[in-house]
Amino acid sequence: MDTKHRILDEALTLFSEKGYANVYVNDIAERVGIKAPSLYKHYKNKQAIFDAIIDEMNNRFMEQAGALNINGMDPTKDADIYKNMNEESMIELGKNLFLYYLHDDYTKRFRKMLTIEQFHDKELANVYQQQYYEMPLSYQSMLLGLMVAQGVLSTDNVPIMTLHFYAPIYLLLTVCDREPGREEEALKTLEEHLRQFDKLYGRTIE
Amino acid sequence: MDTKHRILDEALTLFSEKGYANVYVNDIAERVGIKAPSLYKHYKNKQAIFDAIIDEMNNRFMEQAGALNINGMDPTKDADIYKNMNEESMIELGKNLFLYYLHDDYTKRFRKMLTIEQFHDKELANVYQQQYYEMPLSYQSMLLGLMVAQGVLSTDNVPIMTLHFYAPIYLLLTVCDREPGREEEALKTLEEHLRQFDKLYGRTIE
DNA sequence: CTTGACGGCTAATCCGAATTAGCTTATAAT
DNA sequence: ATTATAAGCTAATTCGGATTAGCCGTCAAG
Repeated sequence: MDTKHRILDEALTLFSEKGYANVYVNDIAERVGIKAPSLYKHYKNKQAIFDAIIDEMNNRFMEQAGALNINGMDPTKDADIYKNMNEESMIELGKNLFLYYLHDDYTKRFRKMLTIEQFHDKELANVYQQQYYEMPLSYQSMLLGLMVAQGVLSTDNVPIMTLHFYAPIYLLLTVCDREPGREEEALKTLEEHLRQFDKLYGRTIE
Repeated sequence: MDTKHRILDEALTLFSEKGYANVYVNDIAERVGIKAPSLYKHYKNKQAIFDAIIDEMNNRFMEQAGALNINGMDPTKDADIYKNMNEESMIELGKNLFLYYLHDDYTKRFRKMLTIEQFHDKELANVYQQQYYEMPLSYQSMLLGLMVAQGVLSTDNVPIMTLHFYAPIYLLLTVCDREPGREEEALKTLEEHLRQFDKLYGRTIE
């Protein structure tokens, strides 16, 4: 990885731990293994580093049209998978979603950074909103919608069902971001949530 | 309100908007209507102002043993209210909870500040966890548990039911904190959530 | 070969923001 | 009346951290 990119990487790590204002260009340089003034050969100033991180993230986001597409397949193909689904595979889906969000290094650091910086300006608030509200809900709505169409789930209000699916996942995610030690506990809760979700919305029980 | 307390008040406002590091003692002083050096007659330094806010908050928290007790009554008395409950009064409960969290000025500012500062140290992470995870879930578990006992709701897993009740409320709250303009939309979603929740867990439908 | 751009370094510089010094006024207690 | 204390002010002071200046080696293109 070239220096220019390593700067972004280390900066993101630091920003996600302490927030932009509490990270010194010195810290970043040190981690990269160069001296602070050398940073300026690559970026105009500290703010430019931050901006570049946001840009990079926007690019990734464009490319895969949503980090939620875990399988790296396009949504219409995913559909096949959900045709013959049962409780267990549904639980797997939720868990994988959660674990992806939780462990994917880039995603995790970016989310934490955004959590800290979201109130700084409208644009950042918007990015957060897109990443952790609009996108997940709309993508999952599509998937769960397919499952409704397949008769695996049943509801007359897919968006709200999706909210019921996603909101607990999101909440548990924030818990783990704050206290990584609670991951196991969260995973247990997550599983109970998914099982209950299936009981509530699943057709198989009736 | 005396100066000493006004400092905390204005500081909290600023911290909740920009985060501790981006607020200058000057800003605080200006809002209070004094000069920066005068702040030091009341607090040892900037950090002491922050700490005092956390302390004050911990006190409030002790006093009312949980901000969730909206009615200002003790929980056992609240129980009476939930004895004869129907869908509508349940929706009111959820809405009031949401609106209290959203509009109570102190609560709101404190929550936003904590959102920004939660990764700064373990203690803050802990305060956040207590305020927006443990406390709400345990208090609401108790209330919803009562409703189960009363036959208004039905489940074999009260904690998870509570998660299903609370997580969407929390998610919508974060949305509104980020973009206050979406409050109306969030309120609509909230209502749908609660209606659906009642359908899923309510006994009246069966 | 030589030149220019790239990326690194050290040594300033600059600047803004926290804090301290020291003076003043008001008020409350002796 | 006197004095101590509280609470404010202006004018430094300090200090840390971002940024700039200016130098040097490397290496690829001509």
